Amino acid sequence: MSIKCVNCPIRKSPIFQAMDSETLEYMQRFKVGELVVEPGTPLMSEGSNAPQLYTALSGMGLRYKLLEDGRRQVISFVFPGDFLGLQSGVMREMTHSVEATTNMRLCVFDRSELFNMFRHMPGRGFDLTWLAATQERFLGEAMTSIGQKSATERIAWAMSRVFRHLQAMGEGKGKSVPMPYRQQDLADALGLSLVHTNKTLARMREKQLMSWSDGLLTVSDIEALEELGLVEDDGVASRPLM
Amino acid sequence: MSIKCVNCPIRKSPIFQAMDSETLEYMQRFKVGELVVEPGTPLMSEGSNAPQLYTALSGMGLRYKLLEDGRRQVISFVFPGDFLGLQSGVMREMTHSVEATTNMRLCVFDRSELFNMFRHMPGRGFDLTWLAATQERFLGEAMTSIGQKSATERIAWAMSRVFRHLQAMGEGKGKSVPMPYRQQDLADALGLSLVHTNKTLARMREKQLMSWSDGLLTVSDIEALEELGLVEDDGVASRPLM
DNA sequence: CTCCAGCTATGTCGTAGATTAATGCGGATA
DNA sequence: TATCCGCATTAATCTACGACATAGCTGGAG
Repeated sequence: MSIKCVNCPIRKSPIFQAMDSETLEYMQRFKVGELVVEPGTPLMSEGSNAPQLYTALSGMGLRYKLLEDGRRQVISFVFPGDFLGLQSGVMREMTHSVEATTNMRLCVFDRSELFNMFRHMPGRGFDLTWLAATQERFLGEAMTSIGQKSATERIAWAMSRVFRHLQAMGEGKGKSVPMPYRQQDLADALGLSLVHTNKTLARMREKQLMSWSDGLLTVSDIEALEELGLVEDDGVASRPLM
Repeated sequence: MSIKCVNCPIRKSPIFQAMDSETLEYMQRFKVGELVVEPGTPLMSEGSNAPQLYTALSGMGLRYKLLEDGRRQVISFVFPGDFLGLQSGVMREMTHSVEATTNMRLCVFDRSELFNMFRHMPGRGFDLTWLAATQERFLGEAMTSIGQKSATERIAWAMSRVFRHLQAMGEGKGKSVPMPYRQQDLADALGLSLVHTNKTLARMREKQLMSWSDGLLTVSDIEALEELGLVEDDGVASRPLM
């Protein structure tokens, strides 16, 4: 294995820190290999039941849903330490597609093996529920942003969430974190048009709220940005279970 | 008990039909009583960790999130057969609030007792994950509707989902199902203004696409409505586990 | 019976954001 | 070198939707 499990980025993720650490030990046993993919590679697609599950080791991607006519809703960004394919294990099919947007390295698991373990071991299985509930929590927050907030608020919300997460994951240096997406991706994540996203970004850059170019997101005053984005304080996601 | 568990509406729900039926038997043991509430009664609130969990026996309600300034995002409608409080069992706190909008009768469970069971029994615990994943699936769909669809499409989407679900639950008669909400509730669910929702509803009513008044939703051609709402065919939600 | 509160309904107007289109620019290809 | 391609940028125009205002309906409180 090219990465020692001890250094797996998953261990830095707030999501997994809240899980029983034994679960990670168990998961290791079901690792069947690693996978390296290029930007644009589809990892899973909506409606399919992929036999492989992944954790993201490095690089980034997108989860999204498509409408027949091509409109796209980006559900969330995929960062190192994320778990991919929960739904193809629990439901029969993926409810969204996943695609790499940079070079990615992934840790590969066999779906049925891994889920068999989760299904039959009480303590482990509960961590799966935690994962799903965490996703659910995020989606509710995103839905509220898209449904109720202005363009500026939405962008501030998204940027500060990304910034905080990647900082916590140790991905950034100083006041910058990597954010290797196109403006179109952000637009599709927030339910805005590309042009309007661009203009709003420009305005926010002028006002020194943040800057994002060349895949690098720089935020000087994260708290101001969070306030602008009406970000709720996150008392839950990183806290251990009951 | 005023309702026999055998007749619990939960048994009609597609969500629970996909669960291991043994789980329902187990849940019965943890029922601690029933609760009747009036419209407007808050059942759980965002950030709290309610000690009681519920299943809805009759009546309807709302899940929602509030922004500080009062804007409200309705996350989903609550119908008979729904399970309330999953998050306060899995995460430490509810990530949204729940409120009754009609008279409701609820089946009450003790949170820690019930979750203890789920945590320690492998097969049962997996059904919890199924529940959370189902919610996640729905939220992704809602997010896509709010983020990408027009007002008419959103309303068609919401109405056809409600209609199909309540039909399947046996709540309707003929081409009508109960939908006892205010237009404001629908507006907040879809990220639209009340006024625009009202006008769009009027236009759709004129075009005979559907009618909704006095808490009764009537749809003559559900398939046409679904097509208008770009509803994806639901191959997943009602299917049994692997 | 009136009063009031909550809801639906509709018209007018304003605007945030969508659409279209044109320009520029670095990177790849050859 | 030239050509192409994907993406960011910017400006001009349009429109779906929001904001505001008014009126009508219904049911409950006094």
